[in-house]
Amino acid sequence: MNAAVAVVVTVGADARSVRLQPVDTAGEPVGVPEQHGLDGFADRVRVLEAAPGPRLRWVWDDTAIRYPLLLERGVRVDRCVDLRLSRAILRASAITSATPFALAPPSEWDAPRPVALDAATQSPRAPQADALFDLDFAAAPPAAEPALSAGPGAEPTPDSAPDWSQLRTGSGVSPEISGVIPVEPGRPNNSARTHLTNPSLTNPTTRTAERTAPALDPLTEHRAQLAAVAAVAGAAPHDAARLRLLLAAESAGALAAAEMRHVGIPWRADRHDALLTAALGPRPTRLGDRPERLEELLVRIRTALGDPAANPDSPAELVKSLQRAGLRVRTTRQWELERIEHPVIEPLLQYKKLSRLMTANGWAWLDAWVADGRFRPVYLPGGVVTGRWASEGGGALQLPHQVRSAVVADDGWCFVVADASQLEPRILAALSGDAAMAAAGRGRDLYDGIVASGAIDTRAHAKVGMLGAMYGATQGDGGRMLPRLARAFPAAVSYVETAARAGERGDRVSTRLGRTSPRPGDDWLDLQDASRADGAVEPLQVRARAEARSWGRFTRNFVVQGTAAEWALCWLAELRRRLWALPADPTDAAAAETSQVADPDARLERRPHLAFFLHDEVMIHTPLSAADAVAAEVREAAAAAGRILFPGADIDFPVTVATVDSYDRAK
DNA sequence: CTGCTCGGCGCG
DNA sequence: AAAGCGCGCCGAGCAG
Repeated sequence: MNAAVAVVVTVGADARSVRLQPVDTAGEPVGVPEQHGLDGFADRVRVLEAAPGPRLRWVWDDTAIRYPLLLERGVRVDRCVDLRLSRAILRASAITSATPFALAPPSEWDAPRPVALDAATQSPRAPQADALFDLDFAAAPPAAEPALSAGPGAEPTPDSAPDWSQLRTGSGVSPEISGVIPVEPGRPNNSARTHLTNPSLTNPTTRTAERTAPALDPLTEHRAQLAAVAAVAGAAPHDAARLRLLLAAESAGALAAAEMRHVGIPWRADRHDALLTAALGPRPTRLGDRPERLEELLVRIRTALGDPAANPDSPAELVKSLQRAGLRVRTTRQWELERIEHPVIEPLLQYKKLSRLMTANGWAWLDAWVADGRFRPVYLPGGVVTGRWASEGGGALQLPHQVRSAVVADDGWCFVVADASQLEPRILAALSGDAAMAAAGRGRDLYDGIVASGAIDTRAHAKVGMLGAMYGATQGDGGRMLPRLARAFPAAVSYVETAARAGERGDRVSTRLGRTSPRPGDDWLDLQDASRADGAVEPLQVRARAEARSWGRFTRNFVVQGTAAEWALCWLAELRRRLWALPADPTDAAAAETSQVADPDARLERRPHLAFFLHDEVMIHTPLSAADAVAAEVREAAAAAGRILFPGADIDFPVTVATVDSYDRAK
């Protein structure tokens, strides 16, 4: 019998009982299942995570729902399989598209994810002691093809595997547990927000299909997912390996997301309030009143327009007011207004700026989202089709620079903030194997390198040219640079051009690790068909052509943005593992040597931890004493991410690192 | 009143 | 300088 490498977690319908079933590399049960209550579950996970030998992988339906149960109890896990996220990838990927798993009709597993658990129940508990973790995410040295120790296929040595014969069997608990995963009590789902999940899950082809009866058994689902990857491993071992890496990285990201929500972003409400007051005036006491500064600006706007009813809060009304005053504007967009000479422009732009600050990140935001000195947004791993994260609530991924001075590290702590320099063009260089572009970026700013190559005259032109190539710009400076870039970097440019043409045909494209773009919608397909039919009128053909190009720009960008997201996930997963391996107190050499089981500071929030992640940027909240070590790990994790994703490709992925006490001081 | 789209703008 | 990707959120305004 194979050894247990993972444990499938099934939560009962009452959300209080948990069944743990050890499984082997094929997902087949080995050993006796256990029954636990939630506290017993957490205790058991703590013990098993601290055991010597390879870490187990916890297999559950949804990290965002299950992991908070552990974090609230002071338990961190090293690795998991997030079945919902993995399923979305496997069902959509071109690599597994011919498997029964991908061809089966949608099930309840494909339903929109329930809203994440409310964190209000998170309460500080006594520090728990005994955890020793060693995430072996992609720990193997790079090989000719992706190093893939991360997948569930990794074989532990039999003698190091956990001895499940020692496990207690659940006594006094019904052995029969419903396979139905309850929808957790979250906020009522009555918001205008309609897609909480990757749109590829809810695209027309699956949305309209009939759903089979619910069968939410994690054990069955896990086995099916492993089988889907195994089915392609024979004919396409490298593709299967990449997919395994993607699943491991996606799941590791889900762990990081839950942990970041758990610990929160340190937020000084007093500083935030002070900056709001400085910009807007004191907080109005009556709801709906404008603050002083906005009121003053409103008077100036109305005076300048000679229109006592002018309303800058309504774009439609404002355009009419401006036109009545003789200004030739079609919209009220900032860049259009900036070009006009008129006394109203200055106060109007200022009004819009301050109004934006107040409505998006003003006092109401502070009341709603900051509690106990922390901002805890909901991160949605895989929330963007390309694989980027989305967020829900508080606009976590759009924090304006204006308010970042309120993000202040705790006393005796600091932030290590790092971002990957020119990530997307470097990703494109690696994806396409463009040696000239790789050379341009080696050991220096990539855009400077492009200028040095003689292809483009200035750094600014190099930047908009590269962005234009990756976004599909046809006009302006971005579009004008394209021929020169194509001459100097033919492999890179033809790579994105090929992706664009695929999209224009309605074909799908894939990232490095196998995340595949959604099919175009039925409307798009119908339009293309109609434009090709006999007697199609020209306006229809023009529209179809425009839509085709638009979808081509999406697929063009998908391969780059999506692969960049994969790099970032690998960076994050590596970093998460490395941070946990740091000694709690780096000045204590003895502690570094001895096991963390005895570490009294085993809680995540008492050690250097990830606090924020933004596409190509991470923020770590760390004790001052560990800041240098953290900065080193950030750089090494970035280098490791490059090796994992592009083994043997000599591409630099430099990161800029800043150690600061508040977020506004980074960059 | 709710539910929805849109314009505008914040982030990468 | 202002078109070229991916998001979330806000208020206004409209339909029901």
